[in-house]
Amino acid sequence: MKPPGPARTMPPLPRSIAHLDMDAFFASVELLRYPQLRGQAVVVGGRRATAGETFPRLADYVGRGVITTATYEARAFGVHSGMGLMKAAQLAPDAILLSADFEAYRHYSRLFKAAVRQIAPEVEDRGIDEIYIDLGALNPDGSADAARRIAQELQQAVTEATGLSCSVGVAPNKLLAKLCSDLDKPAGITIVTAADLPTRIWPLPARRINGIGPKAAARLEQLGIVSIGELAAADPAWLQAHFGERYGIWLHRAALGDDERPVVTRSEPKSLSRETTFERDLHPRADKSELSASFTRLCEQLAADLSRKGYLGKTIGLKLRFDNFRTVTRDHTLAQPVGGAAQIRRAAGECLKRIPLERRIRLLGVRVSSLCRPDDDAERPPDPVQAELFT
DNA sequence: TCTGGGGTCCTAGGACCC
DNA sequence: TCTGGGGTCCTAGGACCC
Repeated sequence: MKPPGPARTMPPLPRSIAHLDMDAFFASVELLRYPQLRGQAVVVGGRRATAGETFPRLADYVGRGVITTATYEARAFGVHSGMGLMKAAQLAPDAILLSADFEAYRHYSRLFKAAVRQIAPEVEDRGIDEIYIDLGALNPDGSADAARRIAQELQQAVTEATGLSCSVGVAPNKLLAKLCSDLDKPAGITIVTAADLPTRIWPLPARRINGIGPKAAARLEQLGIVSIGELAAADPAWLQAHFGERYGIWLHRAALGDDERPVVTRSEPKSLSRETTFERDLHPRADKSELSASFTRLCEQLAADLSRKGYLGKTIGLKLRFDNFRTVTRDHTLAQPVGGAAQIRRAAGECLKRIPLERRIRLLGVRVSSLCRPDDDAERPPDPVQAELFT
């Protein structure tokens, strides 16, 4: 029996969680390199182009790329990330188009995260340009004044380290922190407490909640729910009937600003993958050699990724997207984990045999999951009893 | 002229075992 | 002959996020 202690009887302390989001990150890194473009509509996207004398205009782009990031000046034309570049060119033909340089973005990503960790070490990585930070130790009583001071300190540290601006939201949990880091962009600080929910959060569209995407938002709207407040007022059982047991209850709790997820400071990847969209749709037979070369290259890249990160994988997956945008996947689980390009290629080839190829192919991808570290138990001799049975 | 590339998580059905 | 239920692993697809 454990002795009864204060931890068992006291209510949990309110948490203080920050979400820090870099402002128009990729585009802002490009502006560090090309300060003469400051104030202009600039979009980042597409494949590496040949460097020319002048900056290419969006109107001159030909291809299948999408916008990765747009400056706020470009967004004023109605373009946004994820939009096809050809479509964006209609809205903002004179915008400058720069191809993405992930090497540079990763460099600035490391810089800003290191700067934050100097101040607050409990950091959860959420991709290249955003993080959650547990301010618990720095702000034990969750005071709004202290939160604002820490947020200012974080912003200043990030700017000193990178020359870039970021926006910060501070709230009692990750869901609300994420929501409010977006409320005053760029370079904003937004502090939200549970008491602010009705006035500051409930009027917002439900779509702003991280986890409500285009499909769920459209379905909610069909059902007469647009704002977060309307979602909070909905009957949980009714939501479950329309969205499923788990997602229905999650929707309701999210609208009430209820989120207990911890800040996760370390995690292991579950899968690694490589994929490519061809510049033109390839015919399974007529373009066989081109397809085959791409396939091999993807497997080699993936094997290199695995080796660099120190993983093997037991399940190999193949992904195809046809010219009509239909996507199919096939998985193949091996008896032993593998990491070599030829082994991956062989297993993915088995997957490919199970897909009827009746249309041109737009995209080809290879994935490795069920990851383990090579020294886990791969090299260990088989269990003697088992070995005896099979010899 | 639509729609990138890298991920995570969830669901649902079937196989197989106890 | 059929009936029961739980647990795990595998597979395929889809929503969502950065």
